[in-house]
Amino acid sequence: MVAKRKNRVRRVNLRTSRKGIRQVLGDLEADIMELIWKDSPASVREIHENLAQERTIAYTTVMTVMGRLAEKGMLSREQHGRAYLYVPTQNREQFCSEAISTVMEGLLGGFGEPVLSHFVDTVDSEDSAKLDELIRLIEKKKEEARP
Amino acid sequence: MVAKRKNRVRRVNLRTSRKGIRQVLGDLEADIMELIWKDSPASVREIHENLAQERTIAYTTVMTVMGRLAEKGMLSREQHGRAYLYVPTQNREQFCSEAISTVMEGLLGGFGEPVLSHFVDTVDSEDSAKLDELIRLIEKKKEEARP
DNA sequence: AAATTGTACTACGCGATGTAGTGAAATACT
DNA sequence: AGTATTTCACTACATCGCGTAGTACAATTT
Repeated sequence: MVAKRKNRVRRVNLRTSRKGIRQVLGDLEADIMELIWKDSPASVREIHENLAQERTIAYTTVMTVMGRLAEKGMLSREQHGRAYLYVPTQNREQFCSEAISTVMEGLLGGFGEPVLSHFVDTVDSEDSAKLDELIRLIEKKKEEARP
Repeated sequence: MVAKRKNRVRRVNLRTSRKGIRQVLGDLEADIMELIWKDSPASVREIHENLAQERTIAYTTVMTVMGRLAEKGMLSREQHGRAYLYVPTQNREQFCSEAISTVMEGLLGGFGEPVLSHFVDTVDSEDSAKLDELIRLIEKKKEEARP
């Protein structure tokens, strides 16, 4: 017989972990993207002033993270006077759409039957009234595709 | 008195640059999950032997990671003789489905019109023939929901 | 010239993950 | 009984991403 082994409790929940774009970005990164999506060309100073209203944060911290976001391709920057002006390379919707597409294609391998089926399942369990709306959207698409 | 163990909250971001379940799991974790999904109850030894065919890896490395997967709730284990037998708590499809649902809800905020619309858009751009299949699936769901 | 502003570079902490060694306990072999 | 093997628990260290910020230095303002 084996000596006692403590039963470790576990629970990883993708669902409860993080919300929104924080699933893909870090907290500060997400804060910065939200701000810059609201007010497009922005300098480090502007973003920092915004963030500093809520909490204490160093100017250089904001600068570092914005630099990283630029490195990662989320922001592009242009010299403007002595400072840089940052612009998001994608708007919020594009960013989210792409993330979702990537995940769906990556996890389920293209938009085959499993994906569709899963999607319908999920919508159904949420609110069956949405099914009609979904059909309406599809019909609309079909109309558009067939002039 | 249960072994108190605070619920680990997954802090890792979705890595959209990676493929498949590697967007959510680490490389070794993913390898192990793939193997165990293929051959359900498995011991550390079995998994290790499998992995060792491809590359050099220590038995204890596999053990550690499998233990972590169990901690995180991806695997459950039962003592079998002197060793443990591990079983996935979700099959691959469930795991992927949940991940996708989480991302969609998180990124687009529930299954409102934006999500549905985005989904239809994406499917459309892939292959418009899928739209009919989608409608078929929805109709089927509606049938099932009608007692 | 001195102060301010902005950037680049460097660094540290922390958690997740990959990696593996050690020591103990159960089991098998001689 | 004595030794080897199997398996686990625990510990440790490296790396990476992200939050955090300090320092050095250049450009600009005062």
